[in-house]
Amino acid sequence: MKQAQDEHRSGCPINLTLEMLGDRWSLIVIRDIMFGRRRHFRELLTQSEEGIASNVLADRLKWLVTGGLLSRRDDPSHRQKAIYSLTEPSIQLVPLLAQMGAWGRRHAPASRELSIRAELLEEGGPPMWRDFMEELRSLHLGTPSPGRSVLAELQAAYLAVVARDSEGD
Amino acid sequence: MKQAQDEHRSGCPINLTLEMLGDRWSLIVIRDIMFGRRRHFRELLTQSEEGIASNVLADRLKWLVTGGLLSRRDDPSHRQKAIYSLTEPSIQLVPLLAQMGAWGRRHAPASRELSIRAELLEEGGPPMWRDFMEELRSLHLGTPSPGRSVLAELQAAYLAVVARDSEGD
DNA sequence: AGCAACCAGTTGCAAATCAAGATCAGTTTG
DNA sequence: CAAACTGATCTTGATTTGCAACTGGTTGCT
Repeated sequence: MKQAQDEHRSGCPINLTLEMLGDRWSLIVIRDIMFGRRRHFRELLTQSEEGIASNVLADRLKWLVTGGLLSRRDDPSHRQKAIYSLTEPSIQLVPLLAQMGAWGRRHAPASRELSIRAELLEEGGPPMWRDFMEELRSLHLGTPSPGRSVLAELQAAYLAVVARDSEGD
Repeated sequence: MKQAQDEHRSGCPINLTLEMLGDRWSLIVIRDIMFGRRRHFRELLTQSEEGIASNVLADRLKWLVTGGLLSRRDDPSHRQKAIYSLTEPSIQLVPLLAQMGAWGRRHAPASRELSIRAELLEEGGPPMWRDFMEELRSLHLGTPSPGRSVLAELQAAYLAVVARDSEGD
């Protein structure tokens, strides 16, 4: 599993972020938990748009839990199930993921359906990011639930685009 | 060298950004060109804080040029030298790198000297990012030079921290 | 002209990491 | 009790990494 988490190439904050998250899968897993509401191993494995392999997923989950970006607890409804939750550090990745989405939408061949969330999040800006983080805290850390559901807004916009596209065919 | 650039795991903008930049070195190279004013192979190789290997550097430069994030031209002063420049897409990574720096500064063991730039860039926010991007366009794309030099501000702040720290010993 | 230093990479190799698919043992459901 | 589900692990082969030596050429100095 990657390198040791207590040895670092340098103390540069950008480098350290890269050492933690700079691979092809870690942020995909966080994205799916954050935006896709996945909480279990199977959900992450089978509902993944990109098709992650089970051993890689197992590695990444361990790595992220060790690094404090996810927490893992038993599911009371099923003795073997585990529930993965975001932590405060990973919730604070919202602005970073928003910027990544914004950049990818502009400079990479992103599909329209999958871009609408990034577009909304970019337009909403920091105020929307704050509301989204508040919502994630309530979902993952158990804080009181806020009035606004950014997740619902994103999902509604996504469904609207899918509906509009299929109606034209 | 990584995978083919025209096959994608999915059309998700976050995924596409990750496919382009999600490895341990690509963004380090861009960071050094952007903030460290390095323009030649040797400068990137020997002045790297993290110690990149020459073959990995050669790979990444090719990869980034192919992907349109860097451009490469001959140095008129030395027949064998090449000059690497940022392009508009990589200049638009400024907000992303600013967010990465901000996150790493908060949630990773970043050193004080190397964090001061991230701190300044975070405080300056989008207006400062815009000025910085304008400066980078002038340095790398040859547009008219703007009045403000964010690079100079960052460097001054860095030197001030280094001076303050060594004076206390 | 001769020579050392510099330049942008390339090559070879061992070790680590990654990806795909089959498999596993315990758990729940019908 | 059997089938399906759960979070993984194992095996195997391909890819990537880090390291060091090396290449073919350029430049500056004497």
